[in-house]
Amino acid sequence: MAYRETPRMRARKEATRQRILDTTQALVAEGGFGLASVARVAENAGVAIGSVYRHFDSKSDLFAEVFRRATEQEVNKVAEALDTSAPADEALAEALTVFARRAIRSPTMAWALIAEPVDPLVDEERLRYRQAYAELFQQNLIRGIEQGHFRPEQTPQLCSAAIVGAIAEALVGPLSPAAGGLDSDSADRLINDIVRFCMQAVRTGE
Amino acid sequence: MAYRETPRMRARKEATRQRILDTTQALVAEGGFGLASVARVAENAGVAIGSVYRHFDSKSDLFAEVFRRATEQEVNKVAEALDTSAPADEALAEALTVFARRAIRSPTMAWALIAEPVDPLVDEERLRYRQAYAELFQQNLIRGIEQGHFRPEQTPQLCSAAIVGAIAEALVGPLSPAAGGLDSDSADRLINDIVRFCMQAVRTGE
DNA sequence: TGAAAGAATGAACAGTGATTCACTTCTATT
DNA sequence: AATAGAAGTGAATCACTGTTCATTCTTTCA
Repeated sequence: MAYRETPRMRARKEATRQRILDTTQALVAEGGFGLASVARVAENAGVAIGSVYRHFDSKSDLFAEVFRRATEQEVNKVAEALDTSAPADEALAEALTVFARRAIRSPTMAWALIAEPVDPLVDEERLRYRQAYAELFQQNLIRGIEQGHFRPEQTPQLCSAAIVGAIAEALVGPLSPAAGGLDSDSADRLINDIVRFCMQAVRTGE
Repeated sequence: MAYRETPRMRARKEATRQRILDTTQALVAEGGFGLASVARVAENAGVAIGSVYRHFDSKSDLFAEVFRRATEQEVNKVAEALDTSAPADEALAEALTVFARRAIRSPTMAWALIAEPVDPLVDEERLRYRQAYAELFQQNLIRGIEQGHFRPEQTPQLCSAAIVGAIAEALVGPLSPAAGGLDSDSADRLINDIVRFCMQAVRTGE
C-alpha cells in the first residue's frame, strides 16, 4: 500500500464537493434547476463532468442535496421569526415578512424551491419541506387560536399551504418576467400587501 | 389547374386540426404539457407525426393554442359567476367556488395552466390569462369596495394573484400526489376552507 | 525515487424528443 | 383516365443531456 487518504486530501475533496454544491445553488438561483445541467455545473465549478460523478451518484442526488441546503436556510429563518414570546399574530406577521422579503430577493430560487417540477427525488424533499413549514405554521396557528388572535375554525394545514401559495404566486407570477428587480419602495409595498392579505385571512375579526 | 380546395376538404382539414387540439388537451389534462410529446399527440390523434406539422408551425404553436382554448373556458366560467346582480362578496365567493371546483375536478390541467413551465410562447399566453383574471377580479373588488364589503386599502391586482396562488397551492400542492381523487365530502370541505380563506383575506371586518 | 492507489478527465455513448423532407396517397378537375 | 396540386407519412436528422469508463494525473509512502 502506497496511498492512504490524508487530512489534506479529505479537505480538498470536501472543498470540491462544496464548490460543486455552491455552483449548482447559484445556477438554480439564476434560472431554476432547469439551468443546472451537469455540463454547466461542471464548467462553472471548474471541474470535469466526470468529477461531478465522483462526488454525487447522480444529478438527482446533487439536486436533492442542493434543495435540502437551500430549503433549510429558509425554514430556519422562518422558524427563527416564529420563535418569539410576542403574540402569535405578530410572530406570524414577522415570519411572513421574512419569508416574502427573502423570496423577493431571489424569486427564481423561491420558485425553484416551491414549484419548479424537477425530479422525483427532489419532490420527496419538497414534501418534507412543505411538512416543515406546515408544522411551523401549524404550531403558530394553534398558539394564535388559543390566544384568540386567529379564527378557531380554520384548518392549519390548509392555511399554511394557501399562505405559501399566495406568497409564491404574488411574487413569482406577476413580477419575475418584469424588469430585473423592483425598487425597495415597491418591494416594501408588495410585502405589506401580501402580509396583510395573509394575516387578514387567518386573523379573527378582533 | 387540376386541384382546388373544396368545402369538403376544408372541413376535413379543420376536423383533423380540431382532433389534434382535442387530443393534446386531453393529454395535458392527464399529465400536463410534459406528457404531450408530438409523437404521442400524433398517435392519439391517429395521424402521422409529420401531419401535426401540417396543421401547426411548431409544438409551441400547438401548445399556445391549446392553452388559449383551455384557459378561455375557465375564465368564462369565472366571469359568468361574477356577472350577477348579487352583492360583490357573494359573487366573489361563488366565483372562487367555481374556480376551485373546476380545478379540483381536473387538478393536472389546473396545474398545467397555472404553473407548469412550458415554453416562452405559452408563458406569453399565461400572462394574458393572468391579466384576464386580474381584470375580472379587479372589477369585482372595486365593486365590493364601493359596496363596503371589501377592505378599501388592498391592491386588487395583487390580491387576485394571491388568490390564484392560494387556490392553486392549496389544491395541487398537498393533494395531487395523494390517492387519485378525494371523496366529494373532503372536496367540499376543502373548497369551503379555501373560499373562506380568500374571502376573509379581502373582506372587511363587517 | 518508484510503485500503488485514488482522483480527475472528457470523449464517447445512450436516451429522448422536436423537426425535416423525400416519398406516397388522395382529391378535384380536364 | 390522366394529372396537377395538396395532404399525409414516418424514417432520418438534429440537438440536447445524463452517464460511463479508459486513460492520464496526483498523492502517498516504502
